[in-house]
Amino acid sequence: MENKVKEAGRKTESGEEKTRYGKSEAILRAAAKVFARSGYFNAKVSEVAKTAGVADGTVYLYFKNKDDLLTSIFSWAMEEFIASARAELSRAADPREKLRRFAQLHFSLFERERDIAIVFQIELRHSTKFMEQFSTTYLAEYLQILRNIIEEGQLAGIFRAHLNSKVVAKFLFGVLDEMATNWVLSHKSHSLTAMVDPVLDIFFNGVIESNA
Amino acid sequence: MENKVKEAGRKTESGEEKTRYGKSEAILRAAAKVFARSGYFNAKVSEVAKTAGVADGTVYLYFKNKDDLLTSIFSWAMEEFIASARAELSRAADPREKLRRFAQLHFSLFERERDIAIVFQIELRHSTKFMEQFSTTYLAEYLQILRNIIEEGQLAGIFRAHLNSKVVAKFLFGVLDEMATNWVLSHKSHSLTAMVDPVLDIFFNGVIESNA
Amino acid sequence: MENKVKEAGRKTESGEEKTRYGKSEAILRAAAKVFARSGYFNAKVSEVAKTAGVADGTVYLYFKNKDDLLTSIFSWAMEEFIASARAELSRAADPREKLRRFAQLHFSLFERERDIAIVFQIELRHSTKFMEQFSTTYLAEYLQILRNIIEEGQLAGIFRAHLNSKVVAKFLFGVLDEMATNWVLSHKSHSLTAMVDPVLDIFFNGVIESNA
Amino acid sequence: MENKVKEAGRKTESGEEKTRYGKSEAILRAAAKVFARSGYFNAKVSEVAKTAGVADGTVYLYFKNKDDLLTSIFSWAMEEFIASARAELSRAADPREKLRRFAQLHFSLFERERDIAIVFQIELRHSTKFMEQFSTTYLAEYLQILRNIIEEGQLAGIFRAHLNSKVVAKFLFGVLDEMATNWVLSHKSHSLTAMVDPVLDIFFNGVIESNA
DNA sequence: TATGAATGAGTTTTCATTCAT
DNA sequence: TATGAATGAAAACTCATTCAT
Repeated sequence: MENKVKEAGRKTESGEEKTRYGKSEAILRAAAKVFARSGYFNAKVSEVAKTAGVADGTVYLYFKNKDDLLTSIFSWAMEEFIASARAELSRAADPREKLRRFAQLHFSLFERERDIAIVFQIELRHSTKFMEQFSTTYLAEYLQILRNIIEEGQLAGIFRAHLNSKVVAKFLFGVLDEMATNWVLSHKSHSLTAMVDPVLDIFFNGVIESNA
Repeated sequence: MENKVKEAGRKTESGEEKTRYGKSEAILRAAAKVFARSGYFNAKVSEVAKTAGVADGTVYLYFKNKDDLLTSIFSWAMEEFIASARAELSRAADPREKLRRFAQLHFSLFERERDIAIVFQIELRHSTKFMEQFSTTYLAEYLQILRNIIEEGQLAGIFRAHLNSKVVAKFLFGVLDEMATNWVLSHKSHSLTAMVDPVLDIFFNGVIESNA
Repeated sequence: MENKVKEAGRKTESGEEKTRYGKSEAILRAAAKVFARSGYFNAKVSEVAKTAGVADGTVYLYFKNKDDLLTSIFSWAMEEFIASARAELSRAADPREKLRRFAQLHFSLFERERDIAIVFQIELRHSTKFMEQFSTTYLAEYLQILRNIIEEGQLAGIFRAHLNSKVVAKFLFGVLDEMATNWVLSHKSHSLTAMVDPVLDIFFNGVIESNA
Repeated sequence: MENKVKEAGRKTESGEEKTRYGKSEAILRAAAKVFARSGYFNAKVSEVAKTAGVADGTVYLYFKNKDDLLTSIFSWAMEEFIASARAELSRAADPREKLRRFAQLHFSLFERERDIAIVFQIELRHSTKFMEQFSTTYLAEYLQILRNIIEEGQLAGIFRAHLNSKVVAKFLFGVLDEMATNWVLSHKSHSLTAMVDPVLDIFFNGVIESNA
């Protein structure tokens, strides 16, 4: 994720970079933490600033407003995720293996960054405004990656050819999303990545007994 | 739906009850409409009151506060849904058919009551508070119904016996939920019920070609 | 001025009227006092509310925002002034006497209501926005009254016929306005109405010695 | 105007002076432009800096604060005006002609420097603080010049001897000021200097028909 | 001199909720 | 029950000014 945040700063000399990028990133991480803890609407910008160790006004030097903080968390994380997903997928050949790695990456990101996970599964769903923005940008890209794998599998004769790949992609996203939400809400915090295999088993083979 | 709303009011004399329930329901429907239109946080109680045709203060005679309006919409609709689901399921014998009817009922309710659908898919997810409340009450009941059908199918040798029924239930909920959210956000508003069969096909049979 | 403010309230029973109208008027008078004391920009709405003896939010039940307070003071006072000017003028026949009464009324209003005078001479001139609004509405009406008197005097052969009545009206307004501003700024607060005769002498007869 | 601005800077070496004065003047002109466009209160110091082509902090090397910018515009222009007025007046003998030239100078300055005119007629009147400062310094000097001419005319038997020269001076200032404000607010922007003769005609001869 | 990133004080306005009628 | 006028707490955001470089 480092590199996304870096882009928010402006480069000068190497010595100063760390500090400057640190400020933008610090604010974004602080926002994720505060939003995760208090919920977006109850979160106070001054609390974000305090957590980031900057003055209130400084937040507004880096982000347009409170909404922009939320939006930035999500584009930051999504861009990061999609980039590493593409890299990861290139390392596998079998479509089934690709889907497994994709789901694994999705879940392990959340396990590593619980604040981000909470913001994604809960806070981002506040309003149709955010939802629609999410649907038409990053979610579309996420689904497209899934579709590509599915169509690849269909061409290879591995996945059932007549299935609508768009529906299949949404289907899988829905399942992963629900597992993620469930994990976020459960306080005992079982392993999320452990769900990958059971879930993909159902997704691949269905629930019906093959000789039924 | 009458009976749920009745409980929200307080009983006095029979003659007035009809009016009271009418008012309580009017307020709840108004709230759903206003929340769906403006989002819960931006919605004003005075707007709900105006839409319901009552004075601002009257809202507080029927509901404790703004939160209670949202909570009441959701318990009202869920209790209604679960009751009709149970009734509907008793009319089918095959577990596959039961799941089909269940999904059909879920989606047709949303198609009939779009405001309710929006509130369920978007507004209810505002905060961990609401999410947790939902998870531990009505969603638990919803999932239990699914589990019962699945376990019934497993005993009958129709569904794969070693699958964890709890995971399977969440899996199916995740898929249906995603389709519903997708439908709510898409402005062209394609048919939601038309998704039941394609989705269940994948759920039942998986995506992998059987001879693959 | 009573009647203007009354119109802001809504009539019910006679007993309550005094109180309700009192609130709107109290807020407006409080605003004039606070604006006169601190200047519009430095004045706090909460100070206005406190001075009026109401809660902060109550100000916004009667006025749209802080700007509206300033605008309302000025329309309230101008409408009042113009109404009494028209009434006063009907009692005089000679155009010279009419002008004298008009100026007298203008100045005596300010002497009676110093807060209003300060708001008019200083606070209203904050911005081209206010100035333009003032110029195109009430000032236009004020000038029209003067023009009518002047043209009446021209027809009667009393005032020089070839003078542009529009210019003459602005000329007189400029003089009266300057005297008013001067009086507002001078702390010793000499009589303003005492200036009517000396000023009109110059206006009527000019500064040049007639046999010069 | 150079010399006024020079005083605002602090002298160092001759080579740099040219640059410095240029910067000081650039900032002042930028301030006049920005204040004229946005109004003093809405104008941002950073906007002034940007318009002047310097960094925000640089403004504070030349001027104490935002108030000082406004004050400096006005003293800069007034000193300039009064100096050229004195020069101009020495070239005329007749008091009537002197007044004509004075008014002409006043108006032509505004026509040449519309931003300055706007600042003078609108922005300077923000607060009693500015008004009082203006009244007791430059306006006093302005009025004194007028008084001197008037008294000179009275001694010469040209102007009516018993008129209070102080009142006459304010009278004339009020008229010229009103014409200037009017011109600033009117968007069609007719000629302001064209008003000199009609206005002085009334001022000299009054409005009353001499044989009336 | 010049920069511009950082500061943080300060205020309008909204709106859920109450309560006298 | 029903009303709706009144309350008042609460927070995002701006921008003049500073100061380390």
